[in-house]
Amino acid sequence: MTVRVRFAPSPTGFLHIGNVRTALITWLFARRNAGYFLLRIDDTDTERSKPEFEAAIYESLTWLGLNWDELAHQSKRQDRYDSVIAELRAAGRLYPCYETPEELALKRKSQLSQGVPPIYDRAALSLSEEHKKKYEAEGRKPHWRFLLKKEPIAWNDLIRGEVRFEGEDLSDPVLIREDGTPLYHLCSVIDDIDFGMTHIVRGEDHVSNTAMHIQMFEAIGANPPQFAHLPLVSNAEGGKLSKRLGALSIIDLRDIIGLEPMSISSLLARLGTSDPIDAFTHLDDLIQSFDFSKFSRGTPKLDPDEMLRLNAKILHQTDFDHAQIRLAQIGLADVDESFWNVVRANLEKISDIQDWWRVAKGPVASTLEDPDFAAQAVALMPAAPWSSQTWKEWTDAIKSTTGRKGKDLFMPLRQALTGMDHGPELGDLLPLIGPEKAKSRLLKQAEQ
RNA sequence: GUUCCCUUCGUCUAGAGGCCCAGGACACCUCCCUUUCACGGAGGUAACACGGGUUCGAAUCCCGUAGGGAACGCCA
Repeated sequence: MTVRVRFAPSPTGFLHIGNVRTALITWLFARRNAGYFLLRIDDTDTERSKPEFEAAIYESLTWLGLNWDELAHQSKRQDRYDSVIAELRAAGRLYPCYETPEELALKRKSQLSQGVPPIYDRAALSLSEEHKKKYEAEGRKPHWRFLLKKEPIAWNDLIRGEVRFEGEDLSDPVLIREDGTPLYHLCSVIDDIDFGMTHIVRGEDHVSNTAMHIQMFEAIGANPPQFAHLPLVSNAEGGKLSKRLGALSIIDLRDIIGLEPMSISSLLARLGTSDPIDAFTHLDDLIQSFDFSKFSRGTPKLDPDEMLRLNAKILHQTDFDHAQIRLAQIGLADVDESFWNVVRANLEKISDIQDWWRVAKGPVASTLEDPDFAAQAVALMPAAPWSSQTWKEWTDAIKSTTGRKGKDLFMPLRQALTGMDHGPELGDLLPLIGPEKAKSRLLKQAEQ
């Protein structure tokens, strides 16, 4: 049977690390099994859903390379929801309730203070017809709850193993709002049936939902799919994933931090698994090694610095063909292959290449504080044209005249020529700088 | 408050009673390469939350304690 899975974000905010991790893992599972990946926009909350958030979902997933085989919107499937609602009502699995949100909140509060779980008491079930009519006459409109069976619910979770719930420990979920619109639980289950989902992959914050969803699948006459509940990720402090990079949207990680998409995917695909977290440059590598059995049940901590380290390693491995696209994006389409190969090992973020581009093209302010040495170096500069051998010729000459060697010899020259204490091999860099600029920088003159 | 889940090197984890005085990866430290820094390569330091029990034997099983996470919405 073909694997069919979905990622179902609601367009009520930007995709962040947590969302995207679920998307990525679901996608990897689909691709690993040559399956089908549906992108479903869960836009039943018309109050909070916004077109710009939906656009950002597409943009984020596309940037990460997570393509979808089909796109669906819950807002366009009202007719189907209506017909299932009619079925459930006829089957007696949907019942009207008249409590106001305030009344429900009060009920929960008193249950909590009594040390009882805040589960709906089904008071509406024993409402007489006259009472209901009275409420309606008062202008109250009913919301509708799903009648859960008080029986054990169990499934074999791909990550958590055997999971058990008792029906009586769960609260009958509200499926239809007072205004008649359907809620997440209903739409999600119907869509999962209609789109033929074989597996549901989502965060472990949904485990108790899954218990009642299983009863809903059965009530609608469908076999429940398999489930995989991912442990949630926490931040380095052990708290909720809300601080630092974890709070940023994927778009911000791209635009503000300047990360490569694969540094995000490399970390998120492996965090919490027994596979080593490594810098990957292609999603294919992550697809090949993907397996739910490698996930552990604990909540892993996400270290933002790790993403930066991966980003650097990925850039070091990126060949020119792939780098070109990124270089064009940051306005450095002029960078050629040899330049890229000289500097890439010194990049942590792609934008760092601006520094080296300036070293090659100028202007650069020398940080060398030794004019005598600079003058000596200028006097010994080999004649143009410069090649990859020039650096050695030049430094050999300086060495024999001044007696300098090692760090005393190289660091001042690096500082003079690049204005920095670290960087690519000067032998490679020097021809890119050229005699004129090298001379100007040593003598601290303006560059042409 | 109730219920569920988790607890092995700094971090992600392997480990399903003897193969473990606990293995890997990242980080860190050292060395090598480079007549400089970085990049790259090779080594090294480093952990079974705590307390009881079961057993010839426990990281592994049971009970308890502590710590962490999650759920309990007319959100998704």
